[in-house]
Amino acid sequence: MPVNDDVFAALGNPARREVLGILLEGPRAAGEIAERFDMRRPSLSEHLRVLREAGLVREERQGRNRVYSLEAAPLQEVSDWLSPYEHFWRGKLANLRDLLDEEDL
Amino acid sequence: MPVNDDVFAALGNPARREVLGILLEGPRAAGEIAERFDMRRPSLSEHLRVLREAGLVREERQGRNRVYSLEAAPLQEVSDWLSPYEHFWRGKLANLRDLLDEEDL
DNA sequence: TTGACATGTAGGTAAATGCCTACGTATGTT
DNA sequence: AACATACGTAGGCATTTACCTACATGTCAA
Repeated sequence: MPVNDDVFAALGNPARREVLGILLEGPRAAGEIAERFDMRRPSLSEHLRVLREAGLVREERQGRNRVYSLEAAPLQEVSDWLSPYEHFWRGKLANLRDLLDEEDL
Repeated sequence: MPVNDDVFAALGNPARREVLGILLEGPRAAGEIAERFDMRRPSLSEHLRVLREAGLVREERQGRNRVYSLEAAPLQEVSDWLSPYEHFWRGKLANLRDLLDEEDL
């Protein structure tokens, strides 16, 4: 399973994560998204491009608007990548881990 | 709950994700980790610093070695951040790509 | 068709990133 | 003490990032 680097890289930026959060409410035109940011529109446009190339958003042209919508499938990769670590924070495994650590040496 | 930007930023780099994967096997000395990479040791040391500052690894000095171990708790933040998106790739809100993916299974 | 609107692209810049080669600092060994 | 080992830090450098100000392109409206 090659983890898609573009997805993780896209999520590395807080503005881009916020865009995804906005799209959770539903599809939004580029301008509507940009309104919510303290940033010029071309900068937002660039973030949208990164998200698009990571496959995290879809662009649909509607008249002179470009409506973006969430494409959550690549996030499943992130979830999958995360799963082996889940045991490490669930339950009391943090303590158990210390024991395993010593056994390992 | 504010999402910790450092954690997402740390995960944005493939080498750092691989370090976490190595630490899944158990604690490892800095040198042992570095052996697995096609990269000079100081570069790895820098990645370890980023992971440490994100709270994703813990450093313990043992003699002249520095043993790193996984600190998975911050990854729960990532998992929590991910959860609102989960039903987008599982539930009725799934898009066409999701449906195609499920057919593949 | 002319003009306003929505949005991407071009190109510039400062800062961050990721790598490198020295070098410094502990710690262990002889 | 003298040397080797393990590893971080300093500083340099090329590339990428993230922002900006124009500008180009396409669409709707008068």
